Amino acid sequence: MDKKPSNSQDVEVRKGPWTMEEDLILINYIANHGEGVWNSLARAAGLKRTGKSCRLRWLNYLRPDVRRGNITPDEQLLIMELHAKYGNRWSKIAKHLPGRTDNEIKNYWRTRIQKHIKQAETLSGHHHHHQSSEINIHGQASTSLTTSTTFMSSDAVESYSPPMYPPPNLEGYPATASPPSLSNDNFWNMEDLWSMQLLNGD
DNA sequence: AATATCCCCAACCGCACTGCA
DNA sequence: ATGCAGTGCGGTTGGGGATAT
Repeated sequence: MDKKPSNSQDVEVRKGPWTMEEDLILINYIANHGEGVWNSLARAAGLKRTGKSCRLRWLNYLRPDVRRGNITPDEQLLIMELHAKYGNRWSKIAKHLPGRTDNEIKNYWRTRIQKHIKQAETLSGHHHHHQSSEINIHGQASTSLTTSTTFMSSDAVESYSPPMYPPPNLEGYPATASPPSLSNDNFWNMEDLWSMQLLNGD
């Protein structure tokens, strides 16, 4: 059925979660060479990843000025206001929130805000005309989100944990960095990775 | 205690756009 | 002019932890 490509140039592109080692390789390469031209960068760095994957990983996670975790109430309010104005223009919204990425804002909106909006709708408005969270994505979104704004700013900041900014951007690895056969013990430890980063001058 | 369900979010996909040869 | 490679964006998903039964 599947003729295996038997291509001498096997590309074997990796997918799925990034490992610590891959992260360090990418960080180190960009530290030495800068970003850009992601496809060739991926090749030059020796990563079995697509350029897109490298770019995404860098922009959303590894970049030094990226902020992750606990959205502050101010940020939440800003997100709601901007979303009311722009709709699902996540990257546009993200430009107003330093350190936040479009992906994180998008996730935040869908998991925390949209859920509450829908919930509130069904609770109060069994027959409401469904303005819902669907914004008309044409230009200004008129007045669709006023209800949600007032709704949220009151007390819906339910389980808000105080902001904990991780000083370095190296943390939060999934612990099992997803080798298919999970052999936790023969994986890299931090010291190996740090020395590896330092050794890799170029 | 075991299992089903929910929920989150990192990373994927397809498509649109841009610039270049 | 047109095809192509690179990039950016938004929607979507799947794996796994958290929570419920």
